[in-house]
Amino acid sequence: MTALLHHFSQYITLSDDLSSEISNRVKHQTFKKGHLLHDANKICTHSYFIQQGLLRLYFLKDGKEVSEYFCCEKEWVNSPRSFMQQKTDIYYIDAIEDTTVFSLHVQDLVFLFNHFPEMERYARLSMGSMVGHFLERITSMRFTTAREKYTHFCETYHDIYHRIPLGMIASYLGITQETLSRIRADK
Amino acid sequence: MTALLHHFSQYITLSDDLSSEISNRVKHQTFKKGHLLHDANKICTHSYFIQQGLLRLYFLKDGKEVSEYFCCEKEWVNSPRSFMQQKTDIYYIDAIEDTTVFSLHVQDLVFLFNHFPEMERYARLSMGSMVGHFLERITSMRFTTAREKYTHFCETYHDIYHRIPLGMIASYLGITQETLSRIRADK
DNA sequence: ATGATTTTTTGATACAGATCAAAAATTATT
DNA sequence: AATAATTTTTGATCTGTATCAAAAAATCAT
Repeated sequence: MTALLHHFSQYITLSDDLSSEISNRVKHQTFKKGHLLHDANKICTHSYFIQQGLLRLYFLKDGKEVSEYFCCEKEWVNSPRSFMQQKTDIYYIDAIEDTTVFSLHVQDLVFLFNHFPEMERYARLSMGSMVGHFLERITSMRFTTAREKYTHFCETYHDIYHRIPLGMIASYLGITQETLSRIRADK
Repeated sequence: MTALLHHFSQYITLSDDLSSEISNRVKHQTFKKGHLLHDANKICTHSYFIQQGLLRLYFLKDGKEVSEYFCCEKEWVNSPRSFMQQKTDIYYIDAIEDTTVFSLHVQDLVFLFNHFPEMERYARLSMGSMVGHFLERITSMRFTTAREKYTHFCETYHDIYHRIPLGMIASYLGITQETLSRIRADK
């Protein structure tokens, strides 16, 4: 719980009232490696704050899994458009490792937004950094070789890239497993 | 002005007070085609809401311009990370057409955030749709041919793609001008 | 532990799109 | 309107990465 409240406090000052409302609404859960936390055919009703572990957002293209991104400790995960707009979307979420999370139901989040304006600010600020990450990613995807993409990936995900299977990284980068394997091989 | 207030009202209910505070703080400006609205060497202090025209966010890679995205009527433009975090970033903003905007200074926006919680909500919601767009773009950039990228671009930017020079579209898509020219040529 | 899956590596070949070069067309400037 | 500058098109060639195939290695399940 400490980790979660500390996360909020990096963006806003947490009143005791808000702290306890968050604590009371959040649920501690553990998922085993390989577990499907969210299915593309459903509407995403929960957001997960990772305490320990590694989760993945992915979708299917031509029957094959394409990893959209990876989330580790101290980050929120959900199916963004599905969670925000309460409609279905293409993304699945699964666990790359055994993972423990604090999960928050969308209705509880709506309650927090409606009663604590600072939560709106928190969401604005944290979404801002999300936008920043996406921008950097889009930039690094164009006019770069497969090797440059991989190098950039390892820099950006320095502390987790070795925890993710090669095939998942390849699809994240938009290259084939074979190519990534060859890149890793030489030098 | 109507267009701007109407834009806000799609996300939040505008009180008369907030409406007039926005109106008083916004400045109407016109820029000629080719004008540089923001320079990468400076900190972005203004956000521009386009009334009429077309603006572009771009950066330089190996001395060549790479278009990051295009913004047209009823959209806000700024250098995202520079504006949000008040630091320098790689992006320039210029005008593809003669363009009229309502410009808002970052300090005025901060004022609005501090005095009107609903503005925080507006920002959260509009950033949410931004995230959605970026996600779709990242998805459509991987494992797609140059032709598929262009087709997707024309669908997404249906009403403006014919107003943007070929070379700018090519760099936006991460393909060369020559390739895009050939794609347009056949069929 | 042992066999079965799954993942990663290695090899051979093919092709989409890059690069280099230059002509044609369009747009801007005097 | 004429000239200059820029943008787009066309052509020829080259290359990085995909694809197809199969072996090797790692991981999982009984």
